[in-house]
Amino acid sequence: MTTNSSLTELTDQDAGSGRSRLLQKGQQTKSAIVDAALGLATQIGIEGLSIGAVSEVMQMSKSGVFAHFGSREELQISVIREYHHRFELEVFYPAMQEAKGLPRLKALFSNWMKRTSAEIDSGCLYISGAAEFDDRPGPVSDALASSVKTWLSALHRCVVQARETGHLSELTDAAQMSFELHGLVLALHYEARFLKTDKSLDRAKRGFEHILLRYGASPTLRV
Amino acid sequence: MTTNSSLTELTDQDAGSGRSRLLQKGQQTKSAIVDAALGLATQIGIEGLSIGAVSEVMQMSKSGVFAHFGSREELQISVIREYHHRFELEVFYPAMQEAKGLPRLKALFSNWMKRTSAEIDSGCLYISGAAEFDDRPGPVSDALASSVKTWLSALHRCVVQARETGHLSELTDAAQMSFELHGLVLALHYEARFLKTDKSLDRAKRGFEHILLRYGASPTLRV
DNA sequence: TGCAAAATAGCACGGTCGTTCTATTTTGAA
DNA sequence: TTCAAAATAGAACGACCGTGCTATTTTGCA
Repeated sequence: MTTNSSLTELTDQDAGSGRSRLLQKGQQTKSAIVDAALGLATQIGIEGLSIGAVSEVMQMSKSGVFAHFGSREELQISVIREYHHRFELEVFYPAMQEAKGLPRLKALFSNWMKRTSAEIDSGCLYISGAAEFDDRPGPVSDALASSVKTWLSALHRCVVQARETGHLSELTDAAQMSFELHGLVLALHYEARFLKTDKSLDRAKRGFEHILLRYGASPTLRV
Repeated sequence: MTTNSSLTELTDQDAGSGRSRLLQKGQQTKSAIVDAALGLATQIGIEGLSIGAVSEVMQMSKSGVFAHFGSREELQISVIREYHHRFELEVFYPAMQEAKGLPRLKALFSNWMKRTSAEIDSGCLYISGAAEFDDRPGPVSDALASSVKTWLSALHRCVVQARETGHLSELTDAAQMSFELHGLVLALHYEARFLKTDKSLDRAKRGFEHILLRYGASPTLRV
């Protein structure tokens, strides 16, 4: 399904007999299509994604692209899944290497910001998608909301842990703090990407420091 | 150009002879079209605005609608101007009635939040538009960015005044504080509107209190 | 190498889009 | 009431859309 699934599945496919194993070529080009589509979607939006445009980038026929997904909606959902996957890879997993509590929270936020600011010229699907789909219920909107909620609850969990480890005040309202952190990233994305305001990244960083202070991050732990 | 332009133009047109004065009917339906288009745009986005859809709502022919604007782009820009106008009317002007400094800042933010949460089922063009146009330069994007910047600098000015009146610490970084306030509203919009998270409005309000404390709003002034 | 299955291409369909052109209707001052 | 100008309608255009159908090509095991 995702970019590197062909690789992983190639390693344990030889035991399979007959036709049951994956047909590399198909999965391979499907991954390439999703890859190209993701690139397009971050520029023109998920709703703006058209099979024609993707097929042009891929130098394939429209029907060739279409056959891999069966519908435009399925292509959109595949793109969202791929984005989710990359987001985990770049933001979530690396932060899990850090110690529970404040170090992990700081890594999480730092990676998140890094991705958001790196996306100054590549767009964040979670943000643009929310604006596109907040009034259009359906499978695509569901897939997107589900991905976002997964991420936000991971963030929430991390805040709770930071409170439990004593890195944050025991009075910390984790949902409130997560809300405020979310706001910083949204403002970073908005001002840096749309308004081209410089120094936005610094403002987000300083905002993070302010929030840490508010929720009682012990200064000795702050590095 | 905007809803009430007919009013203003009526005041200084009488010197003109013959046909130079405006023909009410035309301006009237044009206003109605912009009104309907704004309603559509807040649901399906500025990019999603189509002349066909607008004409259907208006029970007019496509060409009838088209003739008023000459292009879809001009219709989109008219919609943005109208939104700007209403935003001023509901958020900016009422707050100007309050005393300079903290009272005005609080009114400004409160009206802003009110509009954002009232827009839980009507959409904020400044937010959805930013996501739609952050990668598509052009006249529409320019019009939108210009409106947003006008509003954000009004907010910034208000923060500066609150510092100058001594309602906020003299160390207050107005741009930083504005950034953080902007983030709260963006998070409110995102979580309330897309994720349907309840209590978002409360979180935004508490976030505002936190920011006020940080920037040294004197407790005695806080009402 | 052969051969079925998978992958891809080509074409056509109905639909919507923005826009243009040409009537027709409506408006409102003279 | 008249009549030019303004407002609106109607039909048509080329372009793109998603999708279905039918070849054709490519793949990869037997």
